[in-house]
Amino acid sequence: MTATDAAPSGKLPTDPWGPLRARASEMLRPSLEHAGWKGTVEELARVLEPGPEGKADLAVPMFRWSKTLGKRPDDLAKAIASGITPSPEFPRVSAEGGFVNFHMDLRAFTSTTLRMVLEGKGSYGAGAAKAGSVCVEHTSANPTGPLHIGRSRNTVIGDTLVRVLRAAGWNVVSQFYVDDVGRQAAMLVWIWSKPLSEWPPQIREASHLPGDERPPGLKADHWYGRAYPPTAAYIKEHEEAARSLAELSARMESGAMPKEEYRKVPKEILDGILSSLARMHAAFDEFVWESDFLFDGSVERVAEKVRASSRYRRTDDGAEGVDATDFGLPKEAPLAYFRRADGTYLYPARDLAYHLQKFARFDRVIDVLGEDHKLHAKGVAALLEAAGEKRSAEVLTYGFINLPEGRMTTRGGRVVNLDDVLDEAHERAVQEVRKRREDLPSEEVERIAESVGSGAVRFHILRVQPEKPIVFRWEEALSFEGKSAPFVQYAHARACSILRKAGGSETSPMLVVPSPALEQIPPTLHPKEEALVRTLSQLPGLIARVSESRSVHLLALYAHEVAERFNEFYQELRVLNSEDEVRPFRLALTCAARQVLANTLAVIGVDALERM
RNA sequence: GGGCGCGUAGCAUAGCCCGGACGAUGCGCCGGCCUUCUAAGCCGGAGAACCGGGGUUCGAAUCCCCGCGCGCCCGCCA
Repeated sequence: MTATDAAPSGKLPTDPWGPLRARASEMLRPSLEHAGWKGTVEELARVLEPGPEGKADLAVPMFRWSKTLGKRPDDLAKAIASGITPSPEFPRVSAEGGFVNFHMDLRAFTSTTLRMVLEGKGSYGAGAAKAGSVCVEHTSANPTGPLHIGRSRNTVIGDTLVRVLRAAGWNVVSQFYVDDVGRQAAMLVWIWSKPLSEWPPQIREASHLPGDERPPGLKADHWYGRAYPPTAAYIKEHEEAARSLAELSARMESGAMPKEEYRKVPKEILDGILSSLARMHAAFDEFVWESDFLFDGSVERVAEKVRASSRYRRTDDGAEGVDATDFGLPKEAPLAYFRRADGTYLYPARDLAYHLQKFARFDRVIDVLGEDHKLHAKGVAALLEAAGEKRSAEVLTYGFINLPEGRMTTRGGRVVNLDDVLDEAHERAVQEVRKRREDLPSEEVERIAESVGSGAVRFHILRVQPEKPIVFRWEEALSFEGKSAPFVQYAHARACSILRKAGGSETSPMLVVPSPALEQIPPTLHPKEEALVRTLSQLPGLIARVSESRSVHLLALYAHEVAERFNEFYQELRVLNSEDEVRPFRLALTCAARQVLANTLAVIGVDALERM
């Protein structure tokens, strides 16, 4: 993003389609009422749909009213259409095949759209500020080792959601919930609190640690993470080790151990993970440590609230839970437990305390979770209700990323680490850039390659609807052509190139183009120009829709579509050496396309490059 | 066995929530375009009656039912 992308203050965000939809409803209503229809403006607004290309800009099917109004759909459409007085926005209203078709003034629409984009700049597409606040929790990986590509899907979906909600006008806080209690955390303390020389040889050997000191180039998550699977395996096989781990775990949960001590390794691993995520342009506003809920008494407090609920159940031996069958738990196992018979609290108890804290601060709570956590989420929902919280968390789940050989397993060693993917993507991108740009200094090559590589990875994961599983294949993940981030970035770079030559400087593109007045718009638009304008006009509606439906994958597909429309436009039509009558318009269109590409890329967390 | 999700050209995906006017896109395949704004691109072509079967409807990829296939889950783990 460049400095000029900042929005001028005081300008209200806008959607070119807003006024048009409103106008069409107003025009339609009297004519429909004349035919005997009774209904609301809201109903009309819902029925208005974009028509097929060339046939209508907004269309209204008459089939649904045909019976009640006692006319054949096509006759009804004709009657309605002829009863509508054309307006400046819609100079023509026609009927065909049972649809009433509104035809807008394309030149005026083009002018409006370009002005909104060019004046809105970085805020084109953004929605008006919302009153409420939203907390988005995502990633929340256990800090036991490096992040694998599967978990990074959580980050991509979550971080994009954060971005799109912000664009839509919400006040958003992103949170990473860090697990620093329980068995997994204890295991790290157990092994790393002794010097390597005192480790069981089995673990030492299987960990493949090069020496006693962490090599300077090796990230903490990889260094500490190497010992984790062997340690877990060892503890499974050795009873005395399991016993000492249990003791350690109990000591940690009792509060006897200072948190600096048990958080030391997780913290370092977390930092390693975060530096990987930073390469993907994902960052967090807040970190919430699970152990805090244990020691500040909040788990006890929320447990008391739950006990007062009619859902509360206690088993014969003293374990505690709530009945959650109406939240989707199976009848055979209806209880969502929060405390063991031995009196220690379970993970859901801390998660409940965490969620209550979220609801105390935020109006909306969104959790991004792997599909393996669906049932757990239902249990927490039941606990929340039992604790007296009326609202419920919006849970967004996603399918796993599998390998062609099957599911990823850390213990089986069948994993693909995010860092390895990013490194490989970077490497390949360097080669690609070198191949076509011998003139660039090497540090710029590196910079471009990093943006291209991480963008490609992020886009590849984002473009698939979250519910669908993904099979990770290197060749597909690292493709730089077609439906990919580099394709979009390339279109942006080409736009910048044109704008540099058009009158910007050698180094920066000409981003300020006078807002196109109506008289600058050609009397008839070329189909490629029209298609591009129409696509550019869709961003505000899309951001509003995605922020509601949370279907973030649509943003990636839209980015591709804008790039495609722009590519088709500039390959078919000259911009710089075009005739004087169309040149200002085409420049403005190029400028607007660049802006929309930049804004869309920003929402999906991919760098908009000025050259590549 | 039960619950939730998914099933669209050789492969990978969008469209399904809110049924509508010709099923879209990418990879791959075939054929073109670098002496004019970077070929990570563009243009043209072949390729699917949308898992199967019923139903609702003027109209179904989209809604309902029954199958089949795949994924995830069904712990006093997290």
